[in-house]
Order: sequence, then C-alpha cells, then structure tokens
Amino acid sequence: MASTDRQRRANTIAMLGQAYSLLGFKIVDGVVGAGYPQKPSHSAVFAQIKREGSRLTDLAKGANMTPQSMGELVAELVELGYVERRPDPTDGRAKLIVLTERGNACIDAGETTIRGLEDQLTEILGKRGHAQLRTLLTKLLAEG
Amino acid sequence: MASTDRQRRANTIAMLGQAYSLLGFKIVDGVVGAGYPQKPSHSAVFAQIKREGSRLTDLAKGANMTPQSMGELVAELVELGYVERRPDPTDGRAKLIVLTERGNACIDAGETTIRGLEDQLTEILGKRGHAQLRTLLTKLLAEG
DNA sequence: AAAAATAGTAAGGTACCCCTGATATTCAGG
DNA sequence: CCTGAATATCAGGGGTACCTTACTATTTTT
Repeated sequence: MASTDRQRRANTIAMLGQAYSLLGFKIVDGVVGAGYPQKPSHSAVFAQIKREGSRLTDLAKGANMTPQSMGELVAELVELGYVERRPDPTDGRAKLIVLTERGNACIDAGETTIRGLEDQLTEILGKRGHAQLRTLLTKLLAEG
Repeated sequence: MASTDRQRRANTIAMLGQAYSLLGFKIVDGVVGAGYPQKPSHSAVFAQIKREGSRLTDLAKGANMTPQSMGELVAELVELGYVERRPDPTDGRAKLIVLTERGNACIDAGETTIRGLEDQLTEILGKRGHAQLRTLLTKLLAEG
C-alpha cells in the first residue's frame, strides 16, 4: 500500500495506515498471546461466523473470496480446534461451520483485547477525542 | 490483520483499517492510472528516498527490512525506470539509488493524487473535521 | 599489511493468501 | 426421474513479500 510521502508533513492517509498497522498487530498479538494461535486471514471467518453456524459458501461470499479459499481457512481453523464442520440438517449438500467452545473463547479473547486497546485509545486521546475519532471515521466510511 | 469483530458496533481499530484500505488503494490506483505502474511495496522506497540519492542499506533500515529484500525492490524500480544505481563517490563499496526523471514524475503524481484525496477528505469531514482527524492521529502515533 | 567491519549481490527458501479446474453429492423444477 | 444448479471438496498452481545463508569487493581498524 502506498503512502508515497516524503513530504515534511505526513499525509492523513499514511497516518491512518501507521495507526492501523500499530494497533492491528496488537490485536493479533493479544489474541495469540492469550493462547489462541491464528493467522491474520482467519479473522475473515471470526468476523462473520454466526452463533448458529454458517455455511461455507456464505462465509466465502461475505469475505469476498472463493469457496475453495474459504474452505482452506476453515480447514486450518478446524485443525486449530476453533470450529467444527457439521452437516446442515436442512440441506444434505451443505455443512454448517460452527464455533467450538474454544472458538468462542478465542472470540472472547479478541473482544477483550480490543476493549483493552480501546481503553488505551481513550487514555491517549481522552474520552472526547476518542469519540470524535470514531465519529469522523464513521462519516468517512459512510461516504468513501 | 485481525479485526475480530462480529460486534454490532465496529471497533475503532477495524474502522482505521477500513479507512486506510479504502484510501490507500486509491493512492496506488491514482498513481498507476496516471501512467506510473508500480506495486504497493514500492512505496517503501518512494517514501524514503532522498533527492541526492540514498544508499541501499539506509533504505533497508528505514523500511525495516533486510538489504537483500530492499535490493529486490530497487531492482524492480530500476526495471520500471524510476531509479538508477550509481556508484557512491565517497565510498567505493556503496551505490547511490537515485530517482530518474521519470521517478520524480512518479512521486509528483503520487503527491498530486494524495492532495486530491485530502481534498476529498475535507469535503466529507469538513475543514474542521479533517483537521481534527489529523490532530487525533498525530497524537495517537506520538504515544502509540 | 593483516584483520575486521561494511556495502552490496546471488541463490534458494518460507509463509501467506488466494486462484482455477475437476469431481462427488444433493437439491429443485419440469 | 432426469437435468441443471448448488454445495462442498480435492488437486494443483501462482504471486507477493519477505527471510537466511553465502559470497565478493571495498573500506576501516589495528
């Protein structure tokens, strides 16, 4: 991803990138550090999967990738013990990808990590500043 | 990079990532669209290289990678006609990586693209909001 | 002048992330 | 019940972005 800066004042986009890089890695580190090893791409599953379980195809669509690729991610998560494949009672072709207990615990660890980082943000920016940042980003993403 | 979300309210870090992803790709698209093909990783060079030229080792340090990896990036940029390797007159071991005319033009295109995107940000967030965002990010990066 | 450090190059490897193509099974409509 | 679409999976491939190890050429140190 280009920042293509070299200017004296960093551009806003480069700053966004640096901020994300800084904090994003801390999430993975936090979750992995809490005893839940995983690869960054796995979050594509964790971010979408429903409590009742999700179909592979739906996960793939949601993550904007092929079912084959998603299948590979799921296979890794099965290997790691975070999800299981179960036959879908409503469709013999389909399988439901469901979180195991450990999978749910992993998500909890992720949410805890994120909450901790949000708290750090509040410390750095102040309650007001943090809220402002969120408002601005929301606006930006709505229009972008 | 994990967002590990699934919450109703998106977390701030995920939003930072989305915003960066959105805008970062627009930079590359803009520069490439202006007739300067390149890969995202190349910005690691463009972002650092000095007008007088830079040494490979320095570029590598600045981008936090090995000289070998940086050497590869530089080789690609030489291929694309953006930089040249010249012997460093002050040290027979070293070479200076210097921008060609085309390389400078490419940087100019990048800066133009970024300026355009910054203007868009101002439109979306307002002059005040844009300034606030920059202030908040600056603070965040200083502490992080 | 010999030894040690530094600059760069060369060759090969790894992790990650995603793709295409082909196949088996099941479902849904005519 | 036949056929076309959908679901998942197997097999194989490829690109990006890095790394390690090993080497040569040059400079600096002793």
